[in-house]
Amino acid sequence: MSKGSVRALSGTTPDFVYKPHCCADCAIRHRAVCSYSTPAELALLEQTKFYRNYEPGAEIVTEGENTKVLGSVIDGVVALQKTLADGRRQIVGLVFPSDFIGRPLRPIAPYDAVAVTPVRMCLFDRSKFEAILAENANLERRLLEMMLDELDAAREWMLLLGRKTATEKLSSFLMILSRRASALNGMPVANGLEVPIPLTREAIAEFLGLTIETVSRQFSLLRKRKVVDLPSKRAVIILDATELQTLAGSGWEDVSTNAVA
Amino acid sequence: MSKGSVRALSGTTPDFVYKPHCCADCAIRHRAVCSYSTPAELALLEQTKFYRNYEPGAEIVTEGENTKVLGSVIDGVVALQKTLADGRRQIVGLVFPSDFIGRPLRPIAPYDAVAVTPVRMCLFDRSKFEAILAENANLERRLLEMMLDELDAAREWMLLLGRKTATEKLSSFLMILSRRASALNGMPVANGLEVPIPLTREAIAEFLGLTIETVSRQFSLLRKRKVVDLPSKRAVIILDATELQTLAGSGWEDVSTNAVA
DNA sequence: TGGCTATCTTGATCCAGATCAAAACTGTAG
DNA sequence: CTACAGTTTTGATCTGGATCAAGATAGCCA
Repeated sequence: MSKGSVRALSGTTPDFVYKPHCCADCAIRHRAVCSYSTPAELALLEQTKFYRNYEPGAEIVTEGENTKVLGSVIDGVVALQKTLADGRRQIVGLVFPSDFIGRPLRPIAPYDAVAVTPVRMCLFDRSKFEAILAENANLERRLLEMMLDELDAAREWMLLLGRKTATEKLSSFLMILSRRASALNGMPVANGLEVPIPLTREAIAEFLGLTIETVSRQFSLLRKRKVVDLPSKRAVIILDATELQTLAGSGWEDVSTNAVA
Repeated sequence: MSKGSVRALSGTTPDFVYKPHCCADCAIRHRAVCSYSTPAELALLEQTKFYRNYEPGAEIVTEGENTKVLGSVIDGVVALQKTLADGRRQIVGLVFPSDFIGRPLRPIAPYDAVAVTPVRMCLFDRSKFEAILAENANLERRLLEMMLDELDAAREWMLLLGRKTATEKLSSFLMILSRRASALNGMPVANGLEVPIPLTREAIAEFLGLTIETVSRQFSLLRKRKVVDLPSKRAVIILDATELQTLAGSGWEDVSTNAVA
C-alpha cells in the first residue's frame, strides 16, 4: 500500500505569516472559538495569534507528540486521523473553517491532524492560549459549546461506523457535504446542487471505514440509480435529495452546527 | 427480535430520594464535575441536587426528548445508545461512576441513556445547573476537561468501530474493563485478575458493532487460546494480559482518565 | 422438583464488503 | 503530442462476520 493520499511528509515547509489581519475582519469571527469574546478579550488573543498555511498532506499536529500550537481553521479542510500499527487508518473527524483544532489541557495529541486541502490556520501558542482561557470565561464557554457539538457529531459517526451499510455510509457522507454546501444556515438541500468533495477516494474510505474500491462502487451505484451525477471526481450534483436522505438512513437531521468534526 | 437486553419500558418507577448525603462524603467527589468546586460553589450545588435510582433497563434520558435533568453517575453503569429506524442499535458510550450525563446548553438529547445495572444518579434540574454553570468557572472548567476526555475516548472508539476485527474489538473491550477493575490509578493489569462484565452479550455486541453470536464466538476463542477464563457469563479472569493487549491492537495505552464514555 | 423463559453457545450457510488484479482516466512534465 | 505516475473504476474471487437454526445453560417461580 502506498503511504496514502494523506501523506505525512510532503516536504512542504508551512508558510509563516504573522498578524496580517485584525480579528474584526475575520471571515470566521462569528463562528469560531473567539465568537463570544469581548473586544478586550479579542485584543489579548490578537496579540498572541499568528497565521500559518499548510499544503495538502502537511501535518498540523502529530499523534503522540507534544503539541505546541492550537487554533482555528480559517480556510480549507483538515482530517483528524488515527493509525493502527499495521497501517490501517481511520479518519476520526473532519475539521472545516471556524472549527477548532487542538486539545487544551493535554499536551500529547491523541491523533494526527493533516491538511487535506490547502489550509490556513489562525494559531496560538498552546500555553499562552491556556493562560488566556483560564482568565476569560467567554472563550471557555464557547470552547465548551464547540466541544459538546463535536462530541455529539462523533457519536453520530459511531452509529454510522458501527451499524450502517456501505450505501448508507456514502449517502450520509454526501448528505453532510451537501448540507454544508447548501447553506451555513438551515436551508434544505435542493436538487441540482453541485457539491464539491474536498477528499480523495482514499480519504473518503478512511473516513467511512471502507476500502477505496467499495467507495468507488457506491459512487457508481448512486449514479446508476440517478441519485447523483458525477461531473468530476471531486464533485457531485444532487439529482434526488429526498432519495439520498432516505438512503442515508436516520440521523443528521438535527445536527445543526458542526456536521462532522 | 426481542426488545433486547436494554429494555426501554421495564415498568420500574425510579426511586426518588432527595438530599440524603452531603457532598463532602460523596464517593465520586474527587473525580466528578464538581471536583474543582470550592465549598461555596458546592453549597450551591448541594441546594439543587437530588438523588434518583434506576433499575436496569430504565431510561435516564430519551433521544429526541427535551431533557429536564442532568448529572453524575454515583454508582452503576449507563449506556448511551442510538437506534436506526429499522432497529439497528449502537452503544456510543458507556458511563461509569463519576462520569457526567447530559448536554448542558442543548435541550434535545441526541441519544438514549439507559441503565444497564442498578444505577444511582446525582441529578440537577437542567436550567438550574446551567445557571450555576454560567457563574462558576471551576465547574465549567472541570466540565470542559471531562468533555475533552470523552471526545478523545469517542475518537478512539471510532478507530475500533471502523478498522478493528472482531477479535481486536472484544480484546480492546476486555482490556478497558480490566484497566478499570485493576485500579483507578495507573496500575497495570495483572494475570489472575477477575474482571466483572456489567453488560449482557447483546449490549457488548451493540457497543462493539457486532452481533451477539460473533461476540460469543470471540469469547470462546479467547478462552480456547488461554487468554482469559470465563468463570461465569458476567465475568472474565485475565490469564495472559500481555497477549490480550497484543490482540487488542494499538490504542488505549494512554487514555488515562475516562476509558470509554 | 420441574417446567418456563431468557440468555448464551455452537453449528451451518450466506453475503456484503475486502482483496487481488487489471484497465481506464487524469493530469503534467518533457 | 507522448510518456509516465498517480488516481479511479471495474471485474473476479475470497472471507470475516452476519444470518439462520438448534441446543445448552441458568434463573426463577409455581
